[in-house]
Amino acid sequence: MKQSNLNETVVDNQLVIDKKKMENIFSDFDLDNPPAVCPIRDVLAKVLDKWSILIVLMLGYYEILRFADLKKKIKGISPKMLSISLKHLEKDGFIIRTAFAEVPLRVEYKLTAQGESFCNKILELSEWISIYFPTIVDGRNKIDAGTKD
Amino acid sequence: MKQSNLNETVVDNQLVIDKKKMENIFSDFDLDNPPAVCPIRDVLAKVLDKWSILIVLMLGYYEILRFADLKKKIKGISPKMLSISLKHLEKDGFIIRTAFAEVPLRVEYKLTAQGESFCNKILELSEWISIYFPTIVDGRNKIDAGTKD
DNA sequence: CCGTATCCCGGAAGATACTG
DNA sequence: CAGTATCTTCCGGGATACGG
Repeated sequence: MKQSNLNETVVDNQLVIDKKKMENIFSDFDLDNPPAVCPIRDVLAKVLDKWSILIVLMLGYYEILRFADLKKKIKGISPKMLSISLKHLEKDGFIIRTAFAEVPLRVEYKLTAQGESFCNKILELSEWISIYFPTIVDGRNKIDAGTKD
Repeated sequence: MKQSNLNETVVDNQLVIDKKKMENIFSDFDLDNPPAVCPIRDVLAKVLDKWSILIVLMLGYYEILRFADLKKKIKGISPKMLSISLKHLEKDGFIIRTAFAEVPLRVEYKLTAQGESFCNKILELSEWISIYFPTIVDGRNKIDAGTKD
């Protein structure tokens, strides 16, 4: 972890954005003229998908779940969407699919190490939201009080 | 921070999911029978939106941007979507909108403290992705090599 | 310049029936 | 049980023109 002094730019409060970090992450393209597509955003978009997040969280909690388990635990998901999401997650290395040659067929899903790591990231985000949630709701109400939608 | 021993279940590597944290965050509902809607997911979904993320990142980097600036810097966004996203972000307390009574009209957007904090969270996520990205791409190729689509 | 209103289309995703 | 195939619906969101 290089700690060079590239960041001597004022840090008068701890909330300042780490622009150096930003430039490192997005070093591939010019921030003033960013490309329409970016691999990081691509991965982000797929994995921040509504269903994918839930699947990851569920597997994070229960460790091993079968197709039917997931379908039951994730309210409202159709077999189609569950199947597609699982394929994406597997393809990108977040989960492992294990099929057992039994009758009736049995298939188990679990997180990979990468998946667990990501799950913890999601948890951090959720934690962040839960901390700010009162403020957010409060602000919404203030605005609602003033304007009509 | 309750550290009850509900989690005596093995911790043989540091990537294990913090289920206690999970239960705290989602304490509102039964994980075995989660509701279809959840306030945290609601906020998450809105703010993890493709355009919202980009707006937050841009404002994190440039600090102050006008409507036209954002439209120019965020490739492909329509005025409609930009407007909607900005409204959401403002309503949820991530950005501040300041209008100056000039002609021609001038409006500036900047992050709130909450917005900056969130921006850093997004940066962490991006950093995570950029770290795992090679692994992800590698895995994809392996799978592609075996199966067609 | 800062947006809103309108029209319109493609693709995301639900429901369901079916197969290995 | 674990998915796939199909059909259809719906609405997110792009393009554009206009109003304040």
